[in-house]
Amino acid sequence: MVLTHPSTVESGFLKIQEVASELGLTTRSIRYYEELGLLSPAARSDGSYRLYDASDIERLRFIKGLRDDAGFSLAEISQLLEDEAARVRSREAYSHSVDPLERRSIVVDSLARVERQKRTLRDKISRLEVMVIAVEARHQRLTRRLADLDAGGTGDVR
Amino acid sequence: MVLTHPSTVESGFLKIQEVASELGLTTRSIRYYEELGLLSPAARSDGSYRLYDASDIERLRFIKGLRDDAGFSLAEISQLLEDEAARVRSREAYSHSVDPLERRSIVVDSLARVERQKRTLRDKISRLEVMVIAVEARHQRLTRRLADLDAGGTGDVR
DNA sequence: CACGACCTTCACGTATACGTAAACGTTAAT
DNA sequence: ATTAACGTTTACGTATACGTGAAGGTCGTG
Repeated sequence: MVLTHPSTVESGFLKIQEVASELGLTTRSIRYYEELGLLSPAARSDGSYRLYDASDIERLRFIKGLRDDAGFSLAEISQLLEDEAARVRSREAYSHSVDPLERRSIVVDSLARVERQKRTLRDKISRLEVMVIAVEARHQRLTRRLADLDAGGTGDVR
Repeated sequence: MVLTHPSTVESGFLKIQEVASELGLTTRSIRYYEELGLLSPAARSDGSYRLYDASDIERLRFIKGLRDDAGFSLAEISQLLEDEAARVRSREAYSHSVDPLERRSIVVDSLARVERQKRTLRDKISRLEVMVIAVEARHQRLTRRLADLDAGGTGDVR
């Protein structure tokens, strides 16, 4: 049966609670991120409901990852994503541009942003690996101490 | 513990501001971490100045790493380090214990904590690597788009 | 023993990242 | 057409992680 009125599933848009459930966020957080300029919904309904498309969801998933997994502050995330206005301009400019040179420069800009994101994440990984090494050193000291005790020693190693 | 006239350098202890400068923290933060039970200074002077030893500084460095590099909240850090009272008890118990079996069980406990720290850090690294992969996918899409444009295409790839 | 530079413990102030409620409008199904 | 479930803006409340005095004690050098 065909629905007479476009439902969110057929329109390709999701409402804020649907997005929130999907991503494990609250509607408040999503609105707050918008307030900070981290994203803006692809569209609004006639009654001005926020409507999110796939790219919005991808972006929100990335934001959540930066927050939860990487532990970045929203200010840092804002820096990483660059200002949303520029993104919207790029998106619009690209889709409306037919000039290959113009399209090229937009793509090059996006590439620069993505490379910066990669560097930032890799940098964070490096620092975490340094911490792992420090913890491993502590682990080794304790292991040696244990071995000494089990060999009848006093455990006063190093 | 009464020190006649402890010069920080000769006593092997550092006062709070010296520790703060060394680690790039504020005295307020250090006192706050103590308030939360993340650490307690090895000693106090006669006039009740906080006095920190090498292990305190190592611990603070680790805390700072977990906060800045790993982006953990102080609550998570507290979990990772387990409660300070237990640490103090262990430290005291170990140094005063002569019973090898007792010393062994203390070392085994410490090992368990350190292994948990390693797992937590490795887990965080894994999640970050997943994010890097996602960013790399985006990077590749943009690169292909750029190649298409440079080959005279429209850049409407995929 | 004086004095400046440090320390102590309250205690209130602040930025971030939301939670929560009020007052009201929208959507979709009955 | 009604109504429950959801959305909107606005605004105040709250936990975390400190900053910033105030009021006073301590340290160590002259």
